[in-house]
Amino acid sequence: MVEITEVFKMHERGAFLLKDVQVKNCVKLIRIEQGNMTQGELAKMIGVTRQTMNLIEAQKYNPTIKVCLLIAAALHTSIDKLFWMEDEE
Amino acid sequence: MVEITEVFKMHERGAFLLKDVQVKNCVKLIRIEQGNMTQGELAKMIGVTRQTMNLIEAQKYNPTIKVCLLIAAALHTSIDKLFWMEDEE
DNA sequence: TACTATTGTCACATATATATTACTTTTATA
DNA sequence: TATAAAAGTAATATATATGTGACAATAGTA
Repeated sequence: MVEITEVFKMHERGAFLLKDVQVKNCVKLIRIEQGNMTQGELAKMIGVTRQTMNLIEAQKYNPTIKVCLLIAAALHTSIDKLFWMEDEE
Repeated sequence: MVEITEVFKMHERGAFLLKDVQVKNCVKLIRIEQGNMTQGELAKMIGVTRQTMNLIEAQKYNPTIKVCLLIAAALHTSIDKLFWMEDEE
Protein backbone atom coordinates (compact mmCIF):
# COMPACT_ATOMS: atom_id res chain seq x y z
CA MET A 1 0.00 0.00 0.00
CA VAL A 2 1.32 3.38 -1.01
CA GLU A 3 1.12 6.27 1.42
CA ILE A 4 -0.60 9.39 0.15
CA THR A 5 2.57 11.37 0.67
CA GLU A 6 4.41 8.83 -1.47
CA VAL A 7 1.84 9.08 -4.24
CA PHE A 8 2.18 12.84 -4.05
CA LYS A 9 5.92 12.54 -4.61
CA MET A 10 5.18 10.56 -7.76
CA HIS A 11 3.47 13.45 -9.46
CA GLU A 12 6.17 15.81 -8.28
CA ARG A 13 8.37 13.70 -10.55
CA GLY A 14 5.98 14.51 -13.38
CA ALA A 15 3.83 11.40 -13.61
CA PHE A 16 0.19 11.55 -14.62
CA LEU A 17 -1.30 9.84 -11.64
CA LEU A 18 -4.76 9.28 -13.03
CA LYS A 19 -3.53 6.45 -15.20
CA ASP A 20 -0.80 5.11 -12.91
CA VAL A 21 -2.85 4.68 -9.77
CA GLN A 22 -5.46 2.14 -8.83
CA VAL A 23 -8.16 2.46 -6.19
CA LYS A 24 -8.72 -0.26 -3.61
CA ASN A 25 -11.48 -0.59 -1.04
CA CYS A 26 -12.55 -2.69 1.93
CA VAL A 27 -16.30 -2.22 1.49
CA LYS A 28 -17.08 -5.93 1.59
CA LEU A 29 -15.08 -6.47 4.77
CA ILE A 30 -16.74 -3.56 6.57
CA ARG A 31 -20.19 -4.53 5.27
CA ILE A 32 -19.84 -7.98 6.86
CA GLU A 33 -18.41 -6.55 10.08
CA GLN A 34 -21.06 -3.84 10.38
CA GLY A 35 -24.28 -5.74 10.96
CA ASN A 36 -23.58 -8.47 8.43
CA MET A 37 -25.92 -7.05 5.80
CA THR A 38 -26.09 -8.43 2.26
CA GLN A 39 -24.87 -6.73 -0.91
CA GLY A 40 -28.48 -6.33 -1.93
CA GLU A 41 -29.48 -4.67 1.32
CA LEU A 42 -26.59 -2.22 1.19
CA ALA A 43 -27.33 -1.47 -2.46
CA LYS A 44 -30.97 -0.77 -1.72
CA MET A 45 -30.11 1.50 1.19
CA ILE A 46 -28.04 3.82 -0.99
CA GLY A 47 -30.09 3.50 -4.16
CA VAL A 48 -27.87 1.52 -6.53
CA THR A 49 -28.37 -1.95 -7.92
CA ARG A 50 -26.99 -5.08 -6.34
CA GLN A 51 -24.85 -5.63 -9.42
CA THR A 52 -23.27 -2.21 -9.09
CA MET A 53 -22.46 -2.88 -5.46
CA ASN A 54 -21.02 -6.23 -6.45
CA LEU A 55 -18.70 -4.62 -8.99
CA ILE A 56 -17.62 -1.94 -6.55
CA GLU A 57 -16.73 -4.56 -3.95
CA ALA A 58 -14.91 -6.56 -6.60
CA GLN A 59 -12.97 -3.34 -7.35
CA LYS A 60 -13.92 -3.45 -11.00
CA TYR A 61 -15.53 -0.01 -10.91
CA ASN A 62 -14.20 3.43 -10.04
CA PRO A 63 -17.34 4.67 -8.30
CA THR A 64 -18.42 8.28 -8.00
CA ILE A 65 -17.84 10.28 -4.83
CA LYS A 66 -21.59 10.42 -4.29
CA VAL A 67 -21.94 6.65 -4.13
CA CYS A 68 -18.83 6.42 -1.95
CA LEU A 69 -20.18 8.97 0.52
CA LEU A 70 -23.44 7.03 0.74
CA ILE A 71 -21.65 3.73 1.29
CA ALA A 72 -19.56 5.31 4.04
CA ALA A 73 -22.67 6.71 5.74
CA ALA A 74 -24.53 3.41 5.47
CA LEU A 75 -21.59 1.57 7.02
CA HIS A 76 -21.10 4.18 9.74
CA THR A 77 -17.58 4.96 8.64
CA SER A 78 -15.65 7.40 6.46
CA ILE A 79 -14.48 7.36 2.87
CA ASP A 80 -10.89 7.62 4.03
CA LYS A 81 -11.27 4.30 5.81
CA LEU A 82 -13.01 2.58 2.86
CA PHE A 83 -10.96 3.72 -0.17
CA TRP A 84 -7.26 4.21 -0.82
CA MET A 85 -4.74 4.28 -3.66
CA GLU A 86 -2.16 1.72 -4.70
CA ASP A 87 0.46 1.52 -7.39
CA GLU A 88 -0.58 -0.08 -10.65
CA GLU A 89 0.42 -3.75 -10.40
CA MET B 1 -24.94 20.91 6.12
CA VAL B 2 -26.25 17.47 7.01
CA GLU B 3 -24.28 15.29 9.38
CA ILE B 4 -23.45 11.81 8.16
CA THR B 5 -25.41 10.31 11.03
CA GLU B 6 -28.39 12.42 9.97
CA VAL B 7 -28.12 11.27 6.36
CA PHE B 8 -27.96 7.73 7.61
CA LYS B 9 -31.18 8.22 9.52
CA MET B 10 -32.79 9.31 6.25
CA HIS B 11 -32.25 5.94 4.63
CA GLU B 12 -33.39 4.21 7.79
CA ARG B 13 -36.69 5.88 6.94
CA GLY B 14 -36.54 4.22 3.53
CA ALA B 15 -35.36 7.04 1.27
CA PHE B 16 -33.25 6.35 -1.78
CA LEU B 17 -30.37 8.59 -0.96
CA LEU B 18 -28.64 8.54 -4.32
CA LYS B 19 -31.19 10.89 -5.81
CA ASP B 20 -31.96 12.95 -2.71
CA VAL B 21 -28.45 13.93 -1.77
CA GLN B 22 -26.05 16.38 -3.30
CA VAL B 23 -22.28 16.44 -2.97
CA LYS B 24 -20.44 19.62 -2.04
CA ASN B 25 -16.72 20.31 -1.90
CA CYS B 26 -14.22 22.95 -0.87
CA VAL B 27 -11.54 22.08 -3.43
CA LYS B 28 -11.20 25.62 -4.71
CA LEU B 29 -10.77 27.07 -1.22
CA ILE B 30 -8.12 24.53 -0.25
CA ARG B 31 -6.33 24.87 -3.60
CA ILE B 32 -5.89 28.60 -3.00
CA GLU B 33 -4.86 28.09 0.62
CA GLN B 34 -2.41 25.31 -0.20
CA GLY B 35 0.29 27.05 -2.20
CA ASN B 36 -2.06 29.15 -4.29
CA MET B 37 -1.78 26.97 -7.37
CA THR B 38 -4.01 27.45 -10.42
CA GLN B 39 -6.78 25.18 -11.63
CA GLY B 40 -4.59 24.26 -14.55
CA GLU B 41 -1.64 23.32 -12.37
CA LEU B 42 -3.76 21.16 -10.09
CA ALA B 43 -5.42 19.52 -13.09
CA LYS B 44 -2.05 18.72 -14.67
CA MET B 45 -0.72 17.26 -11.42
CA ILE B 46 -3.48 14.68 -11.23
CA GLY B 47 -3.92 14.09 -14.94
CA VAL B 48 -7.29 15.63 -15.76
CA THR B 49 -8.06 18.63 -17.93
CA ARG B 50 -8.42 22.14 -16.63
CA GLN B 51 -12.05 22.11 -17.72
CA THR B 52 -12.78 19.03 -15.67
CA MET B 53 -11.17 20.59 -12.60
CA ASN B 54 -13.22 23.72 -13.24
CA LEU B 55 -16.47 21.77 -13.29
CA ILE B 56 -15.53 19.83 -10.18
CA GLU B 57 -14.79 23.05 -8.28
CA ALA B 58 -18.07 24.52 -9.57
CA GLN B 59 -19.75 21.38 -8.18
CA LYS B 60 -21.32 20.56 -11.52
CA TYR B 61 -19.71 17.13 -11.68
CA ASN B 62 -19.91 14.11 -9.40
CA PRO B 63 -16.28 13.05 -9.78
CA THR B 64 -14.96 9.52 -9.40
CA ILE B 65 -13.26 8.37 -6.21
CA LYS B 66 -10.00 8.04 -8.13
CA VAL B 67 -9.95 11.71 -9.10
CA CYS B 68 -11.01 12.69 -5.58
CA LEU B 69 -8.19 10.69 -4.00
CA LEU B 70 -5.68 12.35 -6.33
CA ILE B 71 -7.02 15.81 -5.56
CA ALA B 72 -6.77 15.09 -1.83
CA ALA B 73 -3.20 13.87 -2.21
CA ALA B 74 -2.19 16.86 -4.33
CA LEU B 75 -3.65 19.24 -1.77
CA HIS B 76 -2.09 17.39 1.17
CA THR B 77 -5.45 16.67 2.74
CA SER B 78 -8.11 13.96 2.88
CA ILE B 79 -11.28 13.27 0.94
CA ASP B 80 -13.30 13.59 4.11
CA LYS B 81 -12.18 17.19 4.43
CA LEU B 82 -12.83 18.03 0.76
CA PHE B 83 -16.21 16.38 0.05
CA TRP B 84 -19.46 16.07 2.00
CA MET B 85 -23.19 15.55 1.47
CA GLU B 86 -26.05 18.01 1.74
CA ASP B 87 -29.79 17.77 1.33
CA GLU B 88 -31.16 18.49 -2.09
CA GLU B 89 -32.16 22.20 -1.96
C1' DT C 1 -5.75 51.81 -19.70
C1' DA C 2 -3.72 47.95 -21.82
C1' DC C 3 -1.87 43.44 -21.53
C1' DT C 4 -1.74 38.77 -19.73
C1' DA C 5 -3.01 34.98 -16.88
C1' DT C 6 -6.75 32.69 -15.04
C1' DT C 7 -11.25 31.25 -14.92
C1' DG C 8 -15.78 30.26 -16.86
C1' DT C 9 -18.32 28.15 -20.40
C1' DC C 10 -19.99 25.98 -24.72
C1' DA C 11 -20.40 22.24 -28.41
C1' DC C 12 -19.20 18.00 -29.52
C1' DA C 13 -16.87 13.33 -28.95
C1' DT C 14 -15.47 9.40 -26.08
C1' DA C 15 -15.02 6.42 -22.11
C1' DT C 16 -17.10 4.39 -18.44
C1' DA C 17 -20.28 4.23 -14.28
C1' DT C 18 -24.66 2.46 -13.62
C1' DA C 19 -29.22 0.04 -14.83
C1' DT C 20 -31.68 -4.02 -16.45
C1' DT C 21 -32.39 -8.77 -17.25
C1' DA C 22 -30.97 -13.16 -16.84
C1' DC C 23 -28.19 -16.87 -15.70
C1' DT C 24 -24.55 -19.57 -13.06
C1' DT C 25 -21.86 -20.40 -8.96
C1' DT C 26 -21.14 -20.27 -4.23
C1' DT C 27 -22.64 -20.31 0.60
C1' DA C 28 -25.70 -21.28 4.30
C1' DT C 29 -29.02 -23.99 6.45
C1' DA C 30 -32.91 -27.35 6.81
C1' DT D 1 -27.85 -34.11 0.64
C1' DA D 2 -31.23 -30.91 -0.87
C1' DT D 3 -33.03 -26.42 -0.96
C1' DA D 4 -32.85 -21.51 -0.86
C1' DA D 5 -30.36 -17.32 -0.34
C1' DA D 6 -26.53 -14.77 -1.57
C1' DA D 7 -22.95 -13.67 -4.59
C1' DG D 8 -20.72 -13.64 -9.10
C1' DT D 9 -21.08 -12.55 -13.86
C1' DA D 10 -22.41 -11.54 -18.74
C1' DA D 11 -24.93 -8.82 -22.54
C1' DT D 12 -27.00 -4.85 -23.67
C1' DA D 13 -28.72 -0.04 -22.91
C1' DT D 14 -28.39 4.55 -20.86
C1' DA D 15 -26.56 8.37 -18.29
C1' DT D 16 -22.84 11.00 -17.29
C1' DA D 17 -17.82 11.84 -16.21
C1' DT D 18 -14.14 13.31 -18.82
C1' DG D 19 -11.57 15.00 -23.10
C1' DT D 20 -10.85 18.43 -26.87
C1' DG D 21 -10.98 22.80 -28.98
C1' DA D 22 -12.45 27.27 -28.88
C1' DC D 23 -13.87 31.57 -27.09
C1' DA D 24 -15.76 34.96 -23.55
C1' DA D 25 -15.36 36.88 -18.99
C1' DT D 26 -12.84 38.02 -15.06
C1' DA D 27 -8.78 39.19 -12.31
C1' DG D 28 -4.17 40.76 -11.80
C1' DT D 29 -0.48 43.64 -13.04
C1' DA D 30 2.54 46.67 -15.90
